[in-house]
Amino acid sequence: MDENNGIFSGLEEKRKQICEAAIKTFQEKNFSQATVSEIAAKAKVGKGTFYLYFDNKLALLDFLLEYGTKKLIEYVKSVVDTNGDPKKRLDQLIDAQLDFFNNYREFFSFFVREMWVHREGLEEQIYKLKEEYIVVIEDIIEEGREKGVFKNVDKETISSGLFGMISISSIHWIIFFDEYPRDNIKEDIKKVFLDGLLKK
Amino acid sequence: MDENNGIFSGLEEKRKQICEAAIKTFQEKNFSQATVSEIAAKAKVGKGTFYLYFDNKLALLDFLLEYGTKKLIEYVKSVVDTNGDPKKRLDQLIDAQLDFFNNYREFFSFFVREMWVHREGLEEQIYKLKEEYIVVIEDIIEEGREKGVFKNVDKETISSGLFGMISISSIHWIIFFDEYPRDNIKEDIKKVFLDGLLKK
Amino acid sequence: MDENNGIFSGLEEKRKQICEAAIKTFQEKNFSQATVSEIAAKAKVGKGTFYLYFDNKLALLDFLLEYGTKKLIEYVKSVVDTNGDPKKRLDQLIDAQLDFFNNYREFFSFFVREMWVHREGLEEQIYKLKEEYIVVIEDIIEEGREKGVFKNVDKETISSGLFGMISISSIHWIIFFDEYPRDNIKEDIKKVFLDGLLKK
Amino acid sequence: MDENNGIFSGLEEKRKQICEAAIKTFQEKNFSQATVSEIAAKAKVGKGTFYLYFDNKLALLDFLLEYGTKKLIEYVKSVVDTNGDPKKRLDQLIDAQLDFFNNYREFFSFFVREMWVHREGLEEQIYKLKEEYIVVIEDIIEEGREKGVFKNVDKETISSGLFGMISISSIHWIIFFDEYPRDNIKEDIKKVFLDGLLKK
DNA sequence: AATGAATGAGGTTTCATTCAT
DNA sequence: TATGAATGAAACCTCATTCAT
Repeated sequence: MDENNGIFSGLEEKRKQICEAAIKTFQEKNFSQATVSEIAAKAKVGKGTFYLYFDNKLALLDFLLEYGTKKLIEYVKSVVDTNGDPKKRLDQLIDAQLDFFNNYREFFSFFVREMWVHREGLEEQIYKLKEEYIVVIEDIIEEGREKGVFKNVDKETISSGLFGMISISSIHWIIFFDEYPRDNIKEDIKKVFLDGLLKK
Repeated sequence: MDENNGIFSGLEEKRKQICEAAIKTFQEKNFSQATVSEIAAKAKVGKGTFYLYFDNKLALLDFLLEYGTKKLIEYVKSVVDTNGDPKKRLDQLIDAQLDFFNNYREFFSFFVREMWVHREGLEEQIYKLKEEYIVVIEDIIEEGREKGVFKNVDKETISSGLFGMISISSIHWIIFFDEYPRDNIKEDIKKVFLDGLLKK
Repeated sequence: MDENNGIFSGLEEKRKQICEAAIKTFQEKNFSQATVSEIAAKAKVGKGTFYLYFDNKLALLDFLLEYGTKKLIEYVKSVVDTNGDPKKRLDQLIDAQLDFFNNYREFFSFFVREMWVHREGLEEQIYKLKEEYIVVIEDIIEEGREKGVFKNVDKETISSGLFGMISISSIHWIIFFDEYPRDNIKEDIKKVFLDGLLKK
Repeated sequence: MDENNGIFSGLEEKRKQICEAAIKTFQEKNFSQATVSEIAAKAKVGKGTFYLYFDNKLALLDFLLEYGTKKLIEYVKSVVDTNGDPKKRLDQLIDAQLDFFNNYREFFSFFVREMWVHREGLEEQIYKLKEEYIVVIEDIIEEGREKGVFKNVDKETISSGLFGMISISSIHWIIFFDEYPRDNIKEDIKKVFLDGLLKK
């Protein structure tokens, strides 16, 4: 995983600057409290330039959430061994999600915080996350269950539960300790979740 | 648990109306998008009355989040058998949290969604949740670990992880299926989390 | 005709202030160049108050043009003797329109100037003027023609032509001479138009 | 009169494109609502090119109104027989103005609509129309009066009145019927106005 | 105690204009 | 000569908050 360049490195220069400035701004304020002026100033572009790259403020949020989902999925899929057995694949997925969060900590912090917030005219992001990412987890759970490796649990509950477990404990560390002991988190989550999921 | 009356039933009449109207409004809009006018109208009180009960709009949010944390703790503490062994207590806590969410679904949906959002001048709620509720989980985890019943895991990671697991899977059901199979969720979470946490 | 009170005297106090301030502003700038801030300031009300009384800036224009049309028609109808012969009625109508313009010179100046301007999302005013006022002229012309008093001319051409003749010559005097010799204008227009229209 | 080529055919290619695009744009929006971007796009030139040909947006309007006035005068003067008697000359002038309007209907529609609109820093066009065109009418009226052919009417009132009569009835036909029965309009206006102006 | 008309600070957004290419 | 990406001033409009009733 490319740890040195930001998550936005593939974008056009100005769009990248705006996205990075946005994430930086969202470190201190939430989306609603952040102003376009502030983001533009932090990005060192004119306010008008913001509107060349995004239709409006909400479109920025839409883009960021969709972009984050896409990047997360891309990364997780690139790491998870499609031929592996379910247990191994889930193990890899947990690693991948935690690594992703670790590499783009600021982005991810914004991502988890704003992902769940109700928003008129922007219902889509959370559906995308589910349809595109959580479904990846669901498929592994399902397969493991069918193969008799995993316990007989509901895939909806357990997949979203795993996502919540990883996300909230990660954000917990970042908020309360301003540090992120990724390897320890990995180990603990696997010890509890993965072990608990396996049929004995 | 009092399932028939709303979570705000202990409050003065007008304050209760305002809080209920607020939660109803937050069903469709997030906190920032909801206006004081709309909340007051839904509560069938004048806009001025709103300001008799709350210093300002942010104070309403502060109150709601703090109130929710307090109620959750109250309820969980009332249910969890202080003399029970850690496994039984954690079992009861999971039940309690899911029951609480079930009884005040609309409130809780708002609670989890807005809990994590960064807010200038209102940094406190998430700390309160941690200091007052997550610490309850941590204490049980810690005790179980010390007694050799639970695996040797970090209490920060696993407590916040459990909170995340319960919250996000609950919200997942509400968002995607508009239903809430509490008993199934309970069972699955215990099957995986509780079982996984136990030392074999 | 009530010459002492403004054309807006029937309206609620604040709405009246805003309309009067608007017309005053339109003395110097056209509608597009005038700002809501300026109008509100001139009306000695807050900018927000403007939006309590009008949905938006365009709604003010809509209201003013419709209001002007309504008042003009009201006045003209109150003056024109419904039982009179066509010649007398047209004579009275010319008087009435010129008197109306004289009494509300500032308003009318705005009215004629902005009436014809193309405007996205506000196609209606000119249609209203035609359907409600010009039709009054058309009816008189038609009747006179049928009775053999007036020449055989197209009512569309001649009615709108009379409206244009009165309006543009009135505006001409106001713009170029800053005075308004109503009685002379009356006399000349009747000498030419009314006399020309009569069958010899 | 050159009916096949547009009114702007004498201009440099790009300036012509811009002017034609502007008039086309003014078919749907007024001057203030039309944007330089839109005009440039319709003219198939870059926005920068617009500013090579016009100092700014207002200069375009200034140019168009002045150009229109000039063309109208040129045409009318070329048609009106300088040696003719006042009645014949006025007859020819009415023909000429209506022909001009007919040939450049889109342009003229814009011209009449925007001519009267108040504009900060652009008071001039209407003065030019008066000084250069309406004065032509005034001179004929004056001469006819002196020669005892026309009634004794004020030239200001009657000249601007004729201009208004022709313009507003023309625009009336275009707006309400989307057609333009020039010859009928001619006949009717002469029947009423010209006949009414003649001393009996 | 209760109200809602009034306010204006401050946000989003537009668009005429510039300038490096 | 021609362009259009970039700009930021300035406009419209919202909404939390006040205060006279």
